[in-house]
Amino acid sequence: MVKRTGRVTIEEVATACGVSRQTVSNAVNFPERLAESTLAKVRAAITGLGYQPDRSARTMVRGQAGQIGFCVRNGRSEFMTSFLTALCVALADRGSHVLLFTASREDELSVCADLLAQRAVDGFVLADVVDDDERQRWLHGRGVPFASFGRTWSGSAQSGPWVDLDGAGAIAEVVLGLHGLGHERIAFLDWTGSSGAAKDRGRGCATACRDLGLAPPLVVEAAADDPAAAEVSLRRALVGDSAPTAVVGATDTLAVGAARAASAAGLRVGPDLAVTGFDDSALAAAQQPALTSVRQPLDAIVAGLAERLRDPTLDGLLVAGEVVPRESAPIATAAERSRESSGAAAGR
Amino acid sequence: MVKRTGRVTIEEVATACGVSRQTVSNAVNFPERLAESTLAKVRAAITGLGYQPDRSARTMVRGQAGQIGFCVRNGRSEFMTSFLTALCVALADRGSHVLLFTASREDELSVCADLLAQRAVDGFVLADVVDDDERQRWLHGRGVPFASFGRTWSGSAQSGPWVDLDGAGAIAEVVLGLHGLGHERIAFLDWTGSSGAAKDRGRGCATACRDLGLAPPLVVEAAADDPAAAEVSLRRALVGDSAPTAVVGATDTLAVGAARAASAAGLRVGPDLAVTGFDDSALAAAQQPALTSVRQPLDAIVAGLAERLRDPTLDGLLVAGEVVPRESAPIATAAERSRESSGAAAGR
DNA sequence: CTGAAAGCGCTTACAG
DNA sequence: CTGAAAGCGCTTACAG
Repeated sequence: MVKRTGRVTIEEVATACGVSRQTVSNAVNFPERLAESTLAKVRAAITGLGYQPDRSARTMVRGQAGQIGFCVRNGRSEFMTSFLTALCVALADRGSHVLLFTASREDELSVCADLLAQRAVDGFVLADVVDDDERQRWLHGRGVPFASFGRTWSGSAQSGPWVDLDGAGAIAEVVLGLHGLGHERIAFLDWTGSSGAAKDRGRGCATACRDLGLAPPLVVEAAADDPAAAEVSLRRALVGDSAPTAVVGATDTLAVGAARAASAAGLRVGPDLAVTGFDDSALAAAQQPALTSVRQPLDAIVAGLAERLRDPTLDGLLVAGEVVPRESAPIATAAERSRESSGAAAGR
Repeated sequence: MVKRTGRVTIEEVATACGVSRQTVSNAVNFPERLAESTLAKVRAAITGLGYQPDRSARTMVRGQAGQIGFCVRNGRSEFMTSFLTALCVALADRGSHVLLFTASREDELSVCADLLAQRAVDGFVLADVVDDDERQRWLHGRGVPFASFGRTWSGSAQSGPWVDLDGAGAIAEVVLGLHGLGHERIAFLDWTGSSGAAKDRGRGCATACRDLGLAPPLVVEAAADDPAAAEVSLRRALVGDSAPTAVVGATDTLAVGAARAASAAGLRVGPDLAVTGFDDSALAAAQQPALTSVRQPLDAIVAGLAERLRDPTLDGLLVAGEVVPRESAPIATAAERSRESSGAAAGR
């Protein structure tokens, strides 16, 4: 006769406060349907017993798992932890949780299909989007809710809603800041085989230089996204009268290499050669001098993703990056510049 | 009359191959109960229709969610991504998934309780264990399955099963390696307010020095776990005839500071002053010269956690760290040492 | 070895 | 505003 489990069911709540289970259900899901006195009575019983609806029972009848799948993959991205944390928060607002799974790039889609077949998730957040992404096509074709973090490049059409950082825009901000510091000869440091996102940053650099009336950036390409490779490639570019005075790295890793090349050439990073990176990694912050970088505004990104999971008809969202000025290039942020210019205007 | 959803139910499979739903259920859960011919027939229908049991329906009737909760929290630990990936793999073996959630340290327990009340998870993997951890006590008291990654220190009793890295053992390995390189004056670099885990590493250093007949390590304490703080504190320790020739850092961050102090003192990191860190972070690898560090063997850790989730009576598990030798202290690994000594034995 | 019955805990129409 | 009925998809005893 003793209950085997400590779980409190809707039935028990109903008995406890002398109403039917349906009324308890209404108290939870449609409180406005109940008379105030009834509602108060039921709610007292609910909190008193610590009742919470069983998720699986709800899922069964509603056909919604209240869970969004996300695939993690090895790799030392410190960014991912913060991203996942932010994603949990953004989804919690709509009562959803993150179901984590892992799979190789090739197997990911079939794991997604399994999760869907088992009704373990309602949809997915996709990261590491590639050109002509088969996950996007597959999910889109079946009407499965999903939102991608990242764009596809090279003109291939993108299925479904997406959110991405405006890399070009952020780098344009950086270049603007460098120009404000007096820099006129700017190099963009990329690497062979870099992603579409890195190329986008390069375009932002070129555009900004043009808009500011500067010469086009000197594009230096390292053999790999690696400090050593970047150092080697940049060293050659640092000699001569027309050598750049500022190096915009496509990644923090490349920027570290740039800083080393500067030191090797007897240049002080910051005063003699400005260096900036991208991603605001711990690496950038721990460098000496610390590297100016660009941070992804996670909250805006995950909020956009959560929104698009709800409404797949929403357009792609480009989120502005946050420039984080440090000693390697103490540029003024957009906020500081506008403050100064308004101050100047007030002084007139 | 058209089905609203693409889901395939057990009923449809049963109809398709002319058996009852119970037989299909048996084919999935107790194949040995079926005649071979029946089994083959049902299986063909299952794969043909792409049937997979609905997880929520299973959860309802079995009372098991097949999900383990894990709380992520902001912080730039690059380690976490790999840990989560490995955890997914380890739990997948027993058909479980990782349900991710986030909460502040104070709220975490109440979120755990909610998840349990909703039967969204069967148990938890706990990280960031603190002394006298209330999560452990609470879960243990209710008989909820959980496994902790990390030990409690300062003598407070630990509830439930745990897995942890043997930090003392790993540092002892490091010291042994340094001794093999000829180092006799060793410093241990810690920081004020460091965790029990860091102190454990310090104990490992002291023990190893004693066992090798060396003088006790010089313990240097930085004001924070920060390269700048470490550099300041160590700089003073680097002067004089009896200055250490090797610095064992309690963390990679501290080791970075040690390397800077060495450079500032005109010492070459590696040849003049050996430096080692802990965690094998990207920071350590990207340093120049690259820093010797200790890696946590994730697969062994998560396997131990998964095992303990199943069987809470298992003892705590101490996992050996993996020493990763790099230029900052090119020590021999345990494997290399045993190879050499056996080679020497063979040559006798 | 196979099948009809009961029930897991909830919600969604539908009567009163 | 409230309650009795049906059903979500599955599995677990229990007969045949």
